[in-house]
Amino acid sequence: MNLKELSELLNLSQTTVSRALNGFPEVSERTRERVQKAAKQNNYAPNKAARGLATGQALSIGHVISTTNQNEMVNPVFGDFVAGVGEVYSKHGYKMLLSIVPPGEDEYQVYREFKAQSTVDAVVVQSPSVDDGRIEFLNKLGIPFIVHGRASECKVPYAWLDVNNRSAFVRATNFLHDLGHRRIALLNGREHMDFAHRRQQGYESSLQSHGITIDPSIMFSSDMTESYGYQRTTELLKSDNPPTAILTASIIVALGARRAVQQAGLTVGQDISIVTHDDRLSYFHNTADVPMFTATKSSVREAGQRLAELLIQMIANPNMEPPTELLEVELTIGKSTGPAPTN
Amino acid sequence: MNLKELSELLNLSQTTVSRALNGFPEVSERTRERVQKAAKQNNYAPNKAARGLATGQALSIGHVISTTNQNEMVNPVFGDFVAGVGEVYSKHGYKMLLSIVPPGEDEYQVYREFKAQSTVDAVVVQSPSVDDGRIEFLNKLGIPFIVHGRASECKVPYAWLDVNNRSAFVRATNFLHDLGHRRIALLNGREHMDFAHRRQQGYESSLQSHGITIDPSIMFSSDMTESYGYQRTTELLKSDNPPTAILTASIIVALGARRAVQQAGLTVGQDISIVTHDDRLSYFHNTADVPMFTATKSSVREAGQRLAELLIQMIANPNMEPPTELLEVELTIGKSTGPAPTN
DNA sequence: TGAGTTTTCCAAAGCGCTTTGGAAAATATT
DNA sequence: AATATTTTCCAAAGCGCTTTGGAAAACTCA
Repeated sequence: MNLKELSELLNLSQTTVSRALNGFPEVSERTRERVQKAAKQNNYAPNKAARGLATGQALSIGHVISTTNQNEMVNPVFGDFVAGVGEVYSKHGYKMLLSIVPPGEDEYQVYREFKAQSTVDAVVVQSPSVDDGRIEFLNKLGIPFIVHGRASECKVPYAWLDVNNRSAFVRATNFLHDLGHRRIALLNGREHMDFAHRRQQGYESSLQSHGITIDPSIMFSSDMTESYGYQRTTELLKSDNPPTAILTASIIVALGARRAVQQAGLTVGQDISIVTHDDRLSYFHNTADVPMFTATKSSVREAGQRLAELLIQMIANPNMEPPTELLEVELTIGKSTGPAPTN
Repeated sequence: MNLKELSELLNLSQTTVSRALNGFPEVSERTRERVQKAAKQNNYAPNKAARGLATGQALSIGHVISTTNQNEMVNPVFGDFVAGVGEVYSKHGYKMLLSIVPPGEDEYQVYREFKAQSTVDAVVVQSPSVDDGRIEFLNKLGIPFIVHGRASECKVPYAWLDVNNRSAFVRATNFLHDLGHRRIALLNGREHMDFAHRRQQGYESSLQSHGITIDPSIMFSSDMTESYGYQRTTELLKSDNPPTAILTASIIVALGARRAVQQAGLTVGQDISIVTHDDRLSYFHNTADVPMFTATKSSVREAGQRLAELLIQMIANPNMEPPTELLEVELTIGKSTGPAPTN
């Protein structure tokens, strides 16, 4: 069923039917209802390509995921983020267009194609690095975009939504300091990732404000896997001057750290405290009455929802200033922390 | 830059330019090269909506994710599966269209819209349940589709690609039996999920063939979270007749089980053996020289690649029989299993 | 050289929608 | 009752591409 057929069925012109369905005021309520009813009955919806061609809109938003680094791209946060974003898209009639860039191929070429083909109305930039080149590139290319996170070294204005990673790790480190911990290890994400960079800043700034010397030998950065948490923690525990607390960048790393602690015959929350950042992934609950881990919490899913709303505003209003939004985390006390052991 | 402008630039008709770019034989090599070069230089690519309208193809493939059950939908496997699928799509010029269905909304309505709007050329059905209604629905609707997994109770032919979950769990259970284990617990996924159903069949069939009575009190099914693994295992260990081995449906559950074992002061691979299914998620390596877990392995990413190739064949060849493909798993021995304790 | 064949190219229609500019019908105003 | 205004509707153009049906140009063969 297409517009022509529907309008013939109703004995109306295509114009009137189109206007009735798109909410134009020039059509009477009576005919509008008649048209809407018929459209529903016949399962009519305007052909997406035709409508896009006529309006110049793609009604799609692009997400480009580069798989060059096998671990970072398919990160565990991805699913929840996408779920949040996608919910909002669908409420506004947008489709999400996911483009996976196979290893060895050029991510920028995908954006160029988006532009040339008008495949998307806007783009979401995920997992920015400290000096992410995509921001400048997209600005030049002229595709509206919003960044999930920020790029510290990028000085031009651009739209972003980020968690306050710095203050999160300041608070986490302060919290451990208040419990008497003076030797606190950091298991961070990859250091060129902007979020990891800011978390490290927060960690260092807290230590410095308490007069504690920063010790690079207990600071690590890597892909956030379980075995990373396990191995680094095992090494730390065996070292001459082991930490009394560990700060990790994700629940998955924290699980590995906890395993190492337990395997060493120590108790988490007593011998060793662990604080982690928690993205509230749907398959890693950390929400018992007293949660498993003390954590800086921030729902990546809600971040996705909010980000999508900002982006849709940007599309509707192309001349607005690039919006920015900084989400604060919640520090929740769980079972994984306690006073520093005195010995 | 559009086709008209490009053709004027080249002093050719739009037809010739279009044909040159689309590889038609009626155009000389010399003009073809000239056209291709100019297209590249001017970053020309055919407008997606216009091309779609003219050809009747959407050049997109739909993935519909319902978030009604918060945990299942955003499952940890999703990211890797999508990465595999997406790599292949992009090689063939297809885009992946992801539609998230918010809680409370109707997944079928999304498919109806896909059909009415011609948004996609085909659809991928993920996480089928035992009696999944989407298969019949899509068949009636007339959208080409392929299922990742199967629906045991569905008797009509349809295209699918699945892991041999049954034989995987037969082999895993046999393996434990060979090690002397007679009391083997099962921590399965949700039972209405087809993969869980088949795994349970495999588990039961192996036990029966060895004359072991099936004991429902040590068989569980749930969303595959870490805390599920932890809690059920803790309960099992405290019970009157604890198992000597545990079979889990995912690495994440296995991590929880291991935590419970360790917390009970027992050693995995000695006091308690664990075998898990391993989807080879990119952020959960289980691939040391001697892997952490004994596991039935099957890369969900490769499954995605293969599935995408089958689907693209189906689109190119609408009258072909629905292809089906069953992938066998690899059983790799890790550190988490050993002979049943004798006491 | 002239007819037949192949190569190379083009004008124009059509995909299904939105939207402009304007006409006809209904209602309001004098 | 005659005119002005609003409401309701429509014909047709245009979005950028593919593709049909054919024409012109170049080449082959007798």
